[in-house]
Amino acid sequence: MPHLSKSRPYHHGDLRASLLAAAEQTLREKGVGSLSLRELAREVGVSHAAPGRHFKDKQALLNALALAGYDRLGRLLEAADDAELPLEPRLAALARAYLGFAVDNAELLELMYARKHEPGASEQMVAAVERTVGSLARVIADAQRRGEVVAGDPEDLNLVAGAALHGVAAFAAGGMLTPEAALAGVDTLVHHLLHGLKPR
Amino acid sequence: MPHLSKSRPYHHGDLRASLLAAAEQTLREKGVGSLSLRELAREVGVSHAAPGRHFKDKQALLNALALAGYDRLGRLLEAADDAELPLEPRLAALARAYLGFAVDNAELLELMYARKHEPGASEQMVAAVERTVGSLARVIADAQRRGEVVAGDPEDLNLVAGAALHGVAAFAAGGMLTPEAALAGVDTLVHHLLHGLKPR
DNA sequence: ACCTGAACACCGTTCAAGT
DNA sequence: ACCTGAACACCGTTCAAGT
Repeated sequence: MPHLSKSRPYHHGDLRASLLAAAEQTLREKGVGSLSLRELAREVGVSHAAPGRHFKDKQALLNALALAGYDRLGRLLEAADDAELPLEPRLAALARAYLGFAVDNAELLELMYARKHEPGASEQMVAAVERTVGSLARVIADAQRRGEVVAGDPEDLNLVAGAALHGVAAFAAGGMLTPEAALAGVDTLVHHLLHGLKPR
Repeated sequence: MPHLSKSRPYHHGDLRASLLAAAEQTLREKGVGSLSLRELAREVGVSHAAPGRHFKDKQALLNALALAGYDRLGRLLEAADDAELPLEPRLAALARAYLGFAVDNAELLELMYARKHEPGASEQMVAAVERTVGSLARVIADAQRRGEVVAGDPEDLNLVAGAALHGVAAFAAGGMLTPEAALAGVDTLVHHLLHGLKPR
């Protein structure tokens, strides 16, 4: 599918965005392993050296991809959060949103996660991660204020809830859980998380 | 550091094992990204084509690495499990063992996890994963039998506990949690998991 | 049975030169 | 300011040939 029918302009217009879009598609369809800058350049119809103008590195492109992912996930979680809801359904809604993202963007999530906060963690990235984590923290903090959650260091509570959520998302993204099983399990997961595994 | 001082024998002896050992060291020191078959061959002192005799693929080597990882983790968990203990300390011990492994083998764990059960999941791999998961399942099943854990589908309970454990391990391996913070948080994590986030 | 050497088709990255 | 083309130093994989 050559983009060359007429006379493709020398300047692409928005090469950076095109590269990111193509990269995300490849990521989704073929995985990180099959992501090559040269191939991307070919798909977008530019020389193999052109990407270098917009991303100093292959890693830089991956970071940009991860950053965009955190942005989307952050917005998604904020949209899914309804502060009016009681704790249990509120948390379940958040969990469902996160799980949905994990299922729909498994490869991207892996990438986002791998970019942890390595040496190259830009402020932007840190901010995007904070935003994502913030949604959960808000739910817990609100609930704690309302007495719906035990007293104690909020960090500890965030850790338990965050770990459980991240764990299922990872299972779902990794294919150890079918998407259906994951989504079906959300309610009981949240229930057990709130009520504990021990009998009351 | 040439291994060639005298006359290195034409046959290496145990090339497969040497390659795996070198690979694990590189993995630990420089990450998966810097793992190349050719470099491995150089380190071990054989031609770049030699690894091909023992691993049909680079992926095959990675799978072997992951398999060995699951084996070690499985044994580690079994060793850490003490059926005499009451539920809470028993689970905490398991969690500590898993976390320790995650901290000491962060890159390997990522690899193990990425090898999920993709198309190429050998029976060996599946068995190794089952073994790892089995330790947790046993704890939950025992506790349920003793009435220390709520009734209900054991799968659901395993999922919550497994997700929480995997979550912290992933946080620790990914560097979002310092090793100290992770280990320090184990007890309260297990406590919250068992007693629930809601007040009783 | 196990390993080598050469060959092939790819990479990422850099840099002068073009538009 | 943005892109190209050639060049460099790497890859993984294959396959005849050597031991």
